[in-house]
Amino acid sequence: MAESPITARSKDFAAWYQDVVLSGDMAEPAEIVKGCMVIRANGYAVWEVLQRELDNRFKATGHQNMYFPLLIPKSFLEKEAEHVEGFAPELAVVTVAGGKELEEPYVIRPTSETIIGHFFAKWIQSWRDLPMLVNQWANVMRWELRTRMFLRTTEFLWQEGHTAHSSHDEAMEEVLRMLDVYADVAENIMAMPVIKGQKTRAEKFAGAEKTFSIEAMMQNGLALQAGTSHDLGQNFGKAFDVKFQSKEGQLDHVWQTSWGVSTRLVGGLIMSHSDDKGLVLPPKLAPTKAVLVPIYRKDEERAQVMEVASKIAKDIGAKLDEREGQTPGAKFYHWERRGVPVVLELGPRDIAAGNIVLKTRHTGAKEITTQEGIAERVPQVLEQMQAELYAAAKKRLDDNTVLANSIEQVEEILRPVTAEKGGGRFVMAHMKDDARCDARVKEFKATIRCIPLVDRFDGPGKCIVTGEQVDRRVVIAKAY
RNA sequence: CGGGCUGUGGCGCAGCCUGGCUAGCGCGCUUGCUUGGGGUGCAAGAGGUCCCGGGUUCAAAUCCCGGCAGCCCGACCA
Repeated sequence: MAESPITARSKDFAAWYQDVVLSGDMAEPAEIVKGCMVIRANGYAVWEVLQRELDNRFKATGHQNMYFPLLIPKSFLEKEAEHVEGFAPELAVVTVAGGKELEEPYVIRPTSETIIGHFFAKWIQSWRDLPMLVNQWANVMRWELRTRMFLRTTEFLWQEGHTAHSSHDEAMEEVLRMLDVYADVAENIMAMPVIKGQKTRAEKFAGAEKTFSIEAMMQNGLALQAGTSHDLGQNFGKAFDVKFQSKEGQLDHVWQTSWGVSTRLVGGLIMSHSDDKGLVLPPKLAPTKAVLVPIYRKDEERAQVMEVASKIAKDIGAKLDEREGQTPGAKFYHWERRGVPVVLELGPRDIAAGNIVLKTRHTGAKEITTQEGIAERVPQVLEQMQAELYAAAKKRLDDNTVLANSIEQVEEILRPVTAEKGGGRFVMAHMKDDARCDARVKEFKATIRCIPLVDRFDGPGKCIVTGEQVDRRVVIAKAY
């Protein structure tokens, strides 16, 4: 074995995840900085593709990128009561700078609602200034007690959208529009099916009126909150005195939203598609979609093979693996672990026959195609792979979504579930958005993931905890 | 932040309990030849603050104390 073997998913899911991240050249622990990671070349390249897909959609919906400071005066966070209460335990605070104790400490941003609120107040006077549609690509820091690469690290990369509107209706449209953007990227780019829903009051963002999320299911059946979109109401508008004068001449506080996705998406991607051989990347997200491995023995074969190989690689935009001193077999393993969707093999036999061998990552299937046909064939295979990965993930989600009609039943299903052993399910049950319900499922370490926006089941029913009438089933699961 | 496990060339480990000569092994790495359609073989080499800091001892990878980091569990969370 050239590199460390990958633990089987069935043996230990958590160890498998760690192995895939490491052997896929995605990231490694920063080791000298607690809870932080180094995002390595392959992992960062995937993040860059995600950024591009998201950023294009943000621009298309009228947002502009800006950048705000990393450091936020501590008093800013204290202006919104719920917000400070929610974030206080996980703040990193700068108290000394330039060799001197600061008069007012700074916090390293855990999110930027407050500092952006401050500037919105400065920039917004009239209804003509609205809506204000801003996005920021940034790093943030939350002092987490337990970290996992990509899924939860002390420092992480994300985007945070912040908007201000002249009415609550308009703000709500924005909240749901951006939730749709996230779902679109998750499903159509990442091939990761998600459930759109609203968080319970107990689970919502600190300082928001309402929080919406997309929830995905990992291969071990655990839920992953993959994106959030918040209706901030006028909470921050009031805290930072962001006021505008309406057409009618009335002075009112703005209605704000914020929404974000992070490098956590990369973790979700890994846990959605990868297998015991390593990383599997959906074609639309793969930084390298195809690699061509040339095969030869003697020098004259090499010359012949390389000539055709470099031409084909160039034609179809594949990376040519021309490393010397490594056998083709070693190269196959190398690219397999890194999740490259398609690997092409070209050797003397193919040269003689005018053929080329194509292998797809997710099935491991090999097919022989003509060299003339390969430029046409590769995109077909990639498209099919994208669809099959989504279908497999969707089937897993559907197969592991179950109904329950009593809290005991929910508990029976979810209590034994663990991250490393798996067996997770999305349990659909009628439950009220009430702190008693959140507390009850927490007894067996589960959470109400969301109240789905679309009811795919049987409509209203009685809450299995409080007995009160509710209009649909909620998603209950163990989560990352 | 509490509990458990772990930290030894790049990676995986042995040695630690029961302190003692030059710290081993497999893989990888370098050079050469060979091989090449799923991790080719042979030969010769390079590479180590034994996580860090104290302590005990004639002597510490090994024993003791403290710290740092990682993994798992718990509480908290994108």
